Amino acid sequence: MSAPARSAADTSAVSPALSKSQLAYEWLHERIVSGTLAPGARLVLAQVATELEVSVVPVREAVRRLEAEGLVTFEKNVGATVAGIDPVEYLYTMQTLSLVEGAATALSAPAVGHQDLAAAREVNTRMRAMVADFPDSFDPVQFTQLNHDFHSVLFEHCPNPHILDLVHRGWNRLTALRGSTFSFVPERASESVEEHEELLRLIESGAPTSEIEIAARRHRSATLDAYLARTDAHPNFPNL
Amino acid sequence: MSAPARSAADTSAVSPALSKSQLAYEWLHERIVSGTLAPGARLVLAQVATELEVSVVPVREAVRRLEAEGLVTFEKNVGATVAGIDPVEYLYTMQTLSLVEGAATALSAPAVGHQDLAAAREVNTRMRAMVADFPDSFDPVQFTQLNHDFHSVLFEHCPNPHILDLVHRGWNRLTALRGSTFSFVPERASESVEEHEELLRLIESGAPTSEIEIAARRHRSATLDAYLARTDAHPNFPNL
DNA sequence: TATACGAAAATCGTATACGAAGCCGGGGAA
DNA sequence: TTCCCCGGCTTCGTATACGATTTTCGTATA
Repeated sequence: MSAPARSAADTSAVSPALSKSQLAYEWLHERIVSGTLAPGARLVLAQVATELEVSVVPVREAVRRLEAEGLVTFEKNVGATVAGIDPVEYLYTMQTLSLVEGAATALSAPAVGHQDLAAAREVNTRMRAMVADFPDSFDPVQFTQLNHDFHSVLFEHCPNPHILDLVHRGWNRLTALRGSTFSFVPERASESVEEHEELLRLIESGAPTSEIEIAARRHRSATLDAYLARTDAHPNFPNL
Repeated sequence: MSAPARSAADTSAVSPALSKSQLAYEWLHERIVSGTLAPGARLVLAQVATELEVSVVPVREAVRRLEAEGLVTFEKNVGATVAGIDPVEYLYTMQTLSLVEGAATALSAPAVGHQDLAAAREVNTRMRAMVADFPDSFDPVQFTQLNHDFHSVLFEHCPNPHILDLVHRGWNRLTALRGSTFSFVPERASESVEEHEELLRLIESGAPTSEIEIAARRHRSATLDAYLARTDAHPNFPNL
């Protein structure tokens, strides 16, 4: 348990702490979520292994982890590909996120302080500015990024790590298939900004947990509904 | 996709369909959930590999999957052990399950038919019988099993596979650390049976989704609260 | 007796190697 | 021309091997 002072410049002492499989996981994860690896891109184990200068075994392990998170699909004897945009999958993911994010936001609320609220307001102001000159300089990807920043502040204090992890997974999944909702339904952006204000008011005023949960859930459900209304892909999908 | 009639005794034709890693996963999963491998039991990769007559690589992969589900813990350069009963973990798991099971039950409700309800009632009757001669022939493990059967009927029709999967994981986790709640708080059993009746009434009468969700969630939350009240481990854990 | 040290054993992490299963393209027959 | 079959190529799945790390246990010393 001793903590021998690790010299600050000693990078070679840091890397062995990370297993190669972990390295491969983070490398791939970052590239998928950031969009460097587009949905549908083929992941050849040997290829990735060569690029990372490791063997295929750790890569394989990393890919399986990503598969468990829904970021890649892995078919036996065929190979792995970055998970694509399946409308039904999108729908399931949004609904699940609506559920867990609502809960995380509610559980997080008591721990959200003034600084957090201020930070969130600041972000929302930027979002409002983007909406203002819609559709000229409206960039769905950047808007989605801000949206993520905003909600992060509100759910990150969730004391239940399981729920928080589920929220992260949901966001990752949506971010990976970017051009998520605000690409499909840009009109939703302006409504979203207003609902953010409402959400902030609720949290600031110390509203009951249940109310915050409902508001946060509705906020996301509404986005999903807007998507469903536009695509009319699954007109009567049961929602919460 | 053709389904050539596989002769019942031809085991050699079945195994090639299952990858060894899948085999190892199922083997371990079954043993953990069924309690054959008790919490805290050490899982030595080479040992398991020998027993299953495969190499360590597939076993390793299986163990990592189980780790992702929370059924085993896997420490770098140390090894894997069957996940044990950490009170805090129990608490997190119960809360998460309360959330996802509530949603799954609500989403499932419209698809629950007369036969399902009858089956659930039958199970609950057996549970009531066990409670009747409490504490004489009351077996927490068996009661938990019936409890699982009961709820299965009510959430298995959930149309969202993500949520359903989360429910399964939660149950597996609780089942693995058996002697779950009803061992700690056996008094809760009788209340539970009554709440089951209430839940059945709601579903049968076609109550709104939101009501069913709240009822199902409360049902589990109440169990958690009873546990917390008895153990006073975390008196003011924020709950939903 | 208790503690500190060190070597041996156990176990993991990864590399390499090879067999197996799917995909692709050429050649022959209808 | 079109279809089908077969051979080679690609990629995965698993076995085996070996270095790295941790744990354990015996031994010496205060």
